[in-house]
Formats: sequence, structure tokens, C-alpha cells
Amino acid sequence: MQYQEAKTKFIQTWGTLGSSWGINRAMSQIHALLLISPQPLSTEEIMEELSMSRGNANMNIRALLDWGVIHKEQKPGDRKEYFYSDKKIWELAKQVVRERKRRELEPAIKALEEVSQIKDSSDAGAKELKKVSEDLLDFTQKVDRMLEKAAGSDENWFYKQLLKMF
Amino acid sequence: MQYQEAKTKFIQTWGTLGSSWGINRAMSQIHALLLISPQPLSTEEIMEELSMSRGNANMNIRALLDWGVIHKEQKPGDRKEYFYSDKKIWELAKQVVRERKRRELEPAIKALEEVSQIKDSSDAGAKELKKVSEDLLDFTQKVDRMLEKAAGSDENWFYKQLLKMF
DNA sequence: TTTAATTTTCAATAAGTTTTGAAAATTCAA
DNA sequence: TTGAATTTTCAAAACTTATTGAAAATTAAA
Repeated sequence: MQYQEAKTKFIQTWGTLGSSWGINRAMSQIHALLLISPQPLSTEEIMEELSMSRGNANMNIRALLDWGVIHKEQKPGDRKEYFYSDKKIWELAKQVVRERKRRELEPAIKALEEVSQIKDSSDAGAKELKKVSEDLLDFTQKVDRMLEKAAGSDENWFYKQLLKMF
Repeated sequence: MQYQEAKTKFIQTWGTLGSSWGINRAMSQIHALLLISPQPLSTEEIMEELSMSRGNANMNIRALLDWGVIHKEQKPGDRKEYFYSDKKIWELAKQVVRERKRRELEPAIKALEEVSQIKDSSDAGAKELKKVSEDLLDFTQKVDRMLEKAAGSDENWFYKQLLKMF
């Protein structure tokens, strides 16, 4: 496979994977592009390379900065902003875990805590709701603690955990 | 919190969480409803309870059956199909992991394998693409093996892993 | 068979999301 | 200051996905 073909495939694969994880295509593609770029890129260059409008590029660059998975730098004597991505996959994974935990898991846990508070009752529906929501809360909290731990650890810790598993 | 309020909140929370994980709202809500229902429900009852059309209910019930997270049963002397969900959260989580692994992770690994095959070159872009895609492939394969292991284990294994982590 | 109950399909429509592009706002060197 | 470069905003348009509801297909009891 030649470079150009591989590059396109990489960006496309990342875009598709992103979509199925609720991250929009433009955002995943910009991230993919920065991930494999040897040097930081300007908005102009991103627009050009991915054939997307200025507005779209700008919006999604902001979102990626907000997620903390890309960063910006200034070049001396140049007013443009240049963007680059963390190349350490482990750091990237940790950041994604932190954000999704905060945005999705924590609100769900909060809601489950309220729901599982429902007072005991003889009604079968209420009983089942209480039981299921308690179980789910328990499981979700365990996953949350696991992710919390992972998001605070280094790559080596992850490899050690893997070894322990097998 | 009263039963009806808690029930609505549970279904809504599940629906929202589902959306941010690429599962559509109707599908998550049907699943939530079956999860907390003490007895199997018919399409009619699901439509009624969630105020959704027959077509929508039917389509998403099929999708949930396809995911293997709900099942159907017949009641003697009744032509309707009744649906119920696995109440074991661990079994549910395993099924979800298996499906997403198969549908999303495995195709991504396949693409990364191809991309990282790109031949060595002095071009900085090609070099970076090769390096990043190799790293990413390695990480993704590790995650894949971890999930493979988890999807084949029982709840107790999961708790033991958690203990080992802390 | 016939018939009524039930499930499935699917074209039309609604709802939601993403993208564009041009105008407005901001920034900073001269 | 001024003005050119750059970034941000946002209404409108394009695109995508979800939902409806009625008609067609299937099922099984009488």
C-alpha cells in the first residue's frame, strides 16, 4: 500500500470508528490527520487536506481542544495557530476515558443513585426497578472505579494488568 | 421518589446513555423497559408504555434480539410474542462487549493492519503514519484481547480483577 | 380452507445533526 | 489608531437517521 492510499484509509477508518462512538466524522478526521502529521497544522491546512469548510474545521478544532486531545502552538512571527495531537496512544486513551467518564458515566451514576433510592414496596414493578437499578448502580460504580484507576496510571501499569489477566 | 417517576427517570437515563454510545433512543428505551419489567411484554404493551409506533417498536425489538440482549417467549394459548431481557447485568455487559468488538473493533484492527504494512520510506509523513498506526494497532490488539478474555469470563473473575487492581 | 390476529415491511415524513460560507468580531503589527 | 490577517459565529442548506402508519405478508385457530 502506498503512502497516500494508507493515509486516506487511516483517516477514513478513524472517522468511521469515531461515528460509532458518537464523535462526529469531521472531528475524528481532524484528529486522525493531526495524529499522523509530523508537524503541527494550521486551520487552513486542515481545511485543504480534508476538503472541509472553515466553519466546520474551526468548530471541530475547538471541540477537540475542549476534549484535551489536541493542543495549539504559535510559531514565532506567524499569527496563525497551529494544532498538534498527542502521539502517545496511552495518553490519548486516558484523556478519552476521563472525558467520557465525566460526561456520560457520572451523570448516569447520579441518576441511578436517585432511582435506586425508591422506597420498598409490595408492587412487583417497584420491586424489580429497585433491584435492577441497585445491581446496575453497583456494576457501574465498579466500572467507574476501574476507569478512574486506569486514567491515573501509566502505560506500564496497563501492561502489568494485562499480564495478570492471562 | 415515587415508582412512576423513578421508572420514567430510569428509562430516560438509559435512553440518553444509549444515544451517546451510538444506540438509538427507541432501542435503549425498549431495553430499559424490559430490564425493569417483572414479566415479559408484548409489542402492544411496549408501544403503549413508550408511546411509539408499531413499526418503530417492531424494528427495534428485532435489533435487540439480533444483539442478543433480549429474548422472546410464547405464552400457551396466546399468539402474541412476549419479550424479556436478561436481568444479569454482567451477562448483558458481556453481550454488549462481544457485539461491539465484532462490529467495530475487529474491522478497525483489520484496517490498521493494512495501513501499518506501508513500506519504510524516508518521507516524514510516511514514517509518522507507520509509527502511529503500529502503536495504535498494538494498543488496540491489547484492548481486544482484554475484552475477549472478559467476554468469556464470569462475574467472579471480574471482581477478582478489580481487587487485584487496587 | 377461511378469517382474524399478529408481525413485518416500507415509502413518506419528521426530527436531528452536520456543513457551508459569508459576515462579524478579534487580534496584532505597523 | 488603522487595516490586514485570522478566528469565530450563525442562519440557511444539505445530509442523515428515526419514526410513523397503513398496506402486505404471515400465522394459526376455527
